[in-house]
Amino acid sequence: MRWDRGEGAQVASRGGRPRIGQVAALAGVSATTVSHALNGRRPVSEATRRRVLDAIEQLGYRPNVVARGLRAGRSLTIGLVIPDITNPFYPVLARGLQDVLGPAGYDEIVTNTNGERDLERHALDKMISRQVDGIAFAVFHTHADDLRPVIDAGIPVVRLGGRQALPGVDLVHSDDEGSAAEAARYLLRGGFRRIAFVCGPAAEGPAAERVAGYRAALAEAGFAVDPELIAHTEFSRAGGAEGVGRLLELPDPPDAVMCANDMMAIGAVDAARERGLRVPGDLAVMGFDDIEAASLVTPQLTTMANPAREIGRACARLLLERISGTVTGPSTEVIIPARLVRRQSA
Amino acid sequence: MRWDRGEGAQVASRGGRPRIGQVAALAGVSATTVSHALNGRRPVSEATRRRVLDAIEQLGYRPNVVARGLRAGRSLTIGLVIPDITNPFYPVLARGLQDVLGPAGYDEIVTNTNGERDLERHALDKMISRQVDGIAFAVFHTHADDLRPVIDAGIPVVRLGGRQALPGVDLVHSDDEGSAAEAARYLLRGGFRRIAFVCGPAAEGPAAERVAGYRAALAEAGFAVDPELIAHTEFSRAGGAEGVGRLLELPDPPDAVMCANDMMAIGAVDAARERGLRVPGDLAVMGFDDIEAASLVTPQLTTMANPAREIGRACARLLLERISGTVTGPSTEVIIPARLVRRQSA
DNA sequence: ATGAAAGCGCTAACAA
DNA sequence: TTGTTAGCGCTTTCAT
Repeated sequence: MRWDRGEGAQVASRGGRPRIGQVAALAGVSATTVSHALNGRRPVSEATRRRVLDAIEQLGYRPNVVARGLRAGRSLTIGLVIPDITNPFYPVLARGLQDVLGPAGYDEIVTNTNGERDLERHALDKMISRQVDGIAFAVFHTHADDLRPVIDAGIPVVRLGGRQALPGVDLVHSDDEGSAAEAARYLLRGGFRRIAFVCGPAAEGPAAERVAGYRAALAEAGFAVDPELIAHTEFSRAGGAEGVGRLLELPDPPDAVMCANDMMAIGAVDAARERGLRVPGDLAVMGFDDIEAASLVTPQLTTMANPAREIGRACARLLLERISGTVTGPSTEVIIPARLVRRQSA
Repeated sequence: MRWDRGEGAQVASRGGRPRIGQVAALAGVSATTVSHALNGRRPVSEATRRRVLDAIEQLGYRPNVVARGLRAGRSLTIGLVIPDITNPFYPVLARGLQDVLGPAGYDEIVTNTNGERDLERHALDKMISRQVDGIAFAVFHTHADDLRPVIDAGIPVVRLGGRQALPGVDLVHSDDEGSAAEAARYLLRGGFRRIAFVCGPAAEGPAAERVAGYRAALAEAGFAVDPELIAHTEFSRAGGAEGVGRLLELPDPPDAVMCANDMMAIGAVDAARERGLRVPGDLAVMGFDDIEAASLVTPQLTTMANPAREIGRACARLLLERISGTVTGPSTEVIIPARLVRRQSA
């Protein structure tokens, strides 16, 4: 052995970063005391604390969170597994998570899966390897099996979006049904009576919930739902235009139309104007999600804002509770209401 | 000591996660051999390797990256410090980083600073504490001092955006001057002769570069730059409208206008149409950045796409080179060209 | 081709 | 109030 180090091995570590031992040496105390002065798990005399803090300051010491994590069995890290951070919904979600996680001392590591199952599984494995303390998992097409390893590893998981509850996995999602109902009621209050709905190719997933809310609101107001007024089309601007085009051909066309998302609503406006209709005078249009463009097109879109940030926050809160053991019961489901953003199109 | 564990302490760790010792025991080899079978740093007989792999499979073993990192002195993590992931530029940047970092085995941890200096410093401290192997740092108002601790810690840093080179810090940014010149040349080729520029309140930062490129292109084509054709205004839709409004009042108004960003360009279109001008027939409009809305407004914006993803990739490459020591010289500057996105407005 | 043992930097018993 | 010692899970000399 090479004892060319000080007594007790208090020497600069890799990258010249000081370690706790150096601080201890400089302050004339043990590493333990430095540790406790830092995380206050045991009383330290005021005089000592000051000397320790001085030494820390002087050396520019920053505790090694990796070592701490290894020892403590927690990494103060949570994993965020999403399809693609480039999809505008997810950055807001990520920010919501950080709103809550940051102050609690947690950081998040983000992985994109492109919605591919292999990559999802791989991402989950990676999160286990990285000893994350919790996982926020935003995926729709996932088999419960894929989450097995994570659950077995005892890592709390919160699923974002989707509907079916997975055993042992909490769920946070927006209130699609309620929001659609609110949107429909809003149109009803505005005096519109033939309200159509332009939804996706198949009535499944969130879109189905939205249709359900629409039906519920009409029924509740005593209106029958004319099946002709539900148009299936693609989830795109062109799809929206096409769907609304068909609705406007009807013998008794709608005076308002709700779209499953904002892109479709933008297409709906295209179609209406193409036919010389004024929006919302001749045809009111409502979107869903409140994407950035919703306020930029003309007329600006009235829409239900997807509460991404709130979802992120709720997810983070849940995660922290699971991690701390505050909550231990069976899977929870948290439903976040969307917000009506009133603009010129309805 | 409690030797209520197997011989040599091969017992399930926290959360029931198997550790290397368990794999070793099951495969009938030492932990050392498992380690080598896994990262191939030394030959392992085919038979042994198979047994190890089987054991790993059977136990669902996943190496603890935290422990590995502590031992190896590298965390396989890079830190991304940005103002706000909610700003659409950054998610794309983050994705670009991951494009390169992911395959190299790195993950990224993201922090938002809201552009506040205190939070920036705090974020950097955190990154040191977390032992990241590199940092991508996207901030404009930063003193070189703030990066001192990181540099002292021997952590490679790449700055994103900004212009002035900081000692010891590589820089990656878009070619604002070149892009603006390209945009101007494009308009020139289109036959436009009185090309105006709507820029921000003060001519500094990227906006200044863009003005410079605009001037250069005009000069190169043998046109004088009429100072009247440079309008200073706010970086917003309203600002763009206002600036173009002023330009159109001129005795000899422009036939084309370049805007410092897309929001301003959208405002420019507003102003033109308000005055009954056709775009691009009577007034061609160019934007900058290619935000999502650029393709959604009518007419769609011709614009220079901010090469965020490419910037992210270049940054990641640089970081990996610095980490591996492939590159050791002085600070590098990488300039990424923007891409002309031709649409209906010019 | 394989093992034993030391140690990355820290915290938590256990002692004093 | 403080220190000593062991060990988190892994990789890496050094030895065989």
